[in-house]
Amino acid sequence: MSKENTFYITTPIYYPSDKLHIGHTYCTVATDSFARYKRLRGYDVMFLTGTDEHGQKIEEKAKEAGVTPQQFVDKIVEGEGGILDLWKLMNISNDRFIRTTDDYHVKSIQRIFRRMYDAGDIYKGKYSGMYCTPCESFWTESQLVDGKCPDCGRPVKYAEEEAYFFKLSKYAQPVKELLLTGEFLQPMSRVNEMIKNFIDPGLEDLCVSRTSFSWGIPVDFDPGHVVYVWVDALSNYITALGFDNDRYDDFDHYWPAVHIVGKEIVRFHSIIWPAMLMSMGLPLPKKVYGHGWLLIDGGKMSKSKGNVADPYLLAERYGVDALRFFLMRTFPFGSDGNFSNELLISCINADLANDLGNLVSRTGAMVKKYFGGTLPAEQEGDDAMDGELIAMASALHEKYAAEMDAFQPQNAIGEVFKVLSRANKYIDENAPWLLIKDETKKARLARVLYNLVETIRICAGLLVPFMPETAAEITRRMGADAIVWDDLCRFGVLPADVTVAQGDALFPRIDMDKELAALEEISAAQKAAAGAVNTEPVRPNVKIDDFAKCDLRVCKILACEKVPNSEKLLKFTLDDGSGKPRQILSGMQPFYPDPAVLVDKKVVAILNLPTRKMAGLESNGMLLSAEQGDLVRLCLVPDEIPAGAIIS
RNA sequence: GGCGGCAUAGCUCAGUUGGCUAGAGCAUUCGGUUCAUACCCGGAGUGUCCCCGGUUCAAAUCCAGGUGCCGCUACCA
Repeated sequence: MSKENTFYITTPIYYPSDKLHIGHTYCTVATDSFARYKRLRGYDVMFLTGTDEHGQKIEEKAKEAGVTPQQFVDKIVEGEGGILDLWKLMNISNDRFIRTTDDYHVKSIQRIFRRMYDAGDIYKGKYSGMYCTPCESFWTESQLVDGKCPDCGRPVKYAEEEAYFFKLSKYAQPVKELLLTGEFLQPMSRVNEMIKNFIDPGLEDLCVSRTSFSWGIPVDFDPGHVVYVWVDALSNYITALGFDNDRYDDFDHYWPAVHIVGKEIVRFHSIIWPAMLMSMGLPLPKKVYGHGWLLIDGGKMSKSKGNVADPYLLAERYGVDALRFFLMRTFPFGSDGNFSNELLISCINADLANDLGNLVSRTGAMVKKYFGGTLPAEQEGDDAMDGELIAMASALHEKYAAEMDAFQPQNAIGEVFKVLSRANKYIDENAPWLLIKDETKKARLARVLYNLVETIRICAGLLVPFMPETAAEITRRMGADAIVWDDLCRFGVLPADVTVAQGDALFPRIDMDKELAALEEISAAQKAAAGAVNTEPVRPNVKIDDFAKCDLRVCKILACEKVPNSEKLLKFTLDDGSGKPRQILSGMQPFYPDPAVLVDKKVVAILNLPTRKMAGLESNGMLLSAEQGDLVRLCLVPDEIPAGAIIS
């Protein structure tokens, strides 16, 4: 097949540190829909998704769980209810699935790293930053204030730490030009964001190795250094095609790709990734599309809010196709959208049950009732009555394709529903229930029904990228045997004496109030269960001596106020029993909007931690708090215990 | 705090390069219909286009300032 006819599309590779939520599902379903659309158009499609399994966070999580990092990610990726299961459930049609722990990927990364090294774009250097010892922080020249630490204002000194760097700065100009083409990164609003935020302030060379943890791909010529996770992760898009490895061999065939990514990682895909490719002398991606997020209650998704936004639950309750359709129909692809149960149910009822499902149902019922299921071949057209419907159905594929090619699935679906809506109106205009009463109008009635069947066939076929199963079922009921693009471009493909099948309601109507109440109940039950059962396994034993090293004491809060210029920190002035006030900073601001209520309360603090600078202020210790999801509270001590009491 | 994005009907959102009385769907309400999943069709209503200035014959749209929300980022040991 010729290169012009290939289409390579990717999702991000997901980070398996937690279960995936509806947001990940959204991205993958969208990519799947584009892949299915391109296949429908006859393209030779390669659709890749996968998992990004290295990094410090996973190393830590695995340690907490008392398993190896590999065991930890294996469970989340391949285990029951894991990522592979989710994509299977959601009917995702990916051609490949890459895991960055796959052997071939690991080897490729080492070669890729060496390539850039050999090209002179990766060099061994040092964190040649200015170091503030009390703050334990490196600062760049531009971050310094009057040559001093921007945090504490104290002098900094030159310090260094060995690391590998990628010459990102070298590619600042070409990357900027790439962004300014307007084609590479979409939607356009992201372009300005990237340039203003990252390129114009000056791109600095990127530190691409780490020595502080080991769960990653070692730099083969310098063990001890681990390849920066983003170099590792971004490269998946080419290693999965066999670049620098023997596992696959279709890099030349499929590359370059269209990358569908969330807006939070646009920066990596539109700046760092092109620069890496430039360094390797490889063609750049065709496009990076940064989609928006699904928000809940106007805010970012989080575990405590998101129980009911669990894709497993929603797919099971409403059906995979309904959920897929809802995601693609409701939210404008480039910007954020507000997810809610109400919106989901309303979409299923209005679009799927009332408009589409009911249209299929009433059409099938009429063909059955009036003609026993098979239309007679003698039919009578009526240009005045039929013209508009036929014109709309015939032209639909063009409008639809334009929207899909512009990555606007919600508009493509909108076009389909305009036609479905027109079909419902068409029934009303022609009133088949009146035609049947007149023997001389049988041929006319047959044509009316035929026009409906044809319209439904076309609409259903165009919905196949979003609802693969349902679209196929409707197509079957309408007497067509396959969904073929060319047939979707033409009205009148089916034989006049088509046989139409009936079936169960495709999308039963949902009682909104009852359903919302039911979801509420499930949500409450899940929260209760989550509260009762902590799923985190108990960590490996420590010695009693280890615990005894911690100096924990009761402290009375003398004063508590917000730290200026900080979104999270509260400054606590404490009586630790010593007679001298102790200052501790803690990120409690989001959980205690009114710090005054904490005054006079008694809390637990660990005192023998090294002094740490935060937001320019000293913090001498740490306050103990309990957290469950988004709920965080300080550990309070009964009032009769005096300040200074030892916790043991 | 730094940078960026967003703000339009009760809800979810369209509004291209500034240009007719600002739109769609849902929800609400009135009417019609009976083939159909209490469905479908038609009509109706609602807006300080976040606030305040400015540019212009003309601003939802452009500019300055403000407010609110969101994200990235810097400190939640």
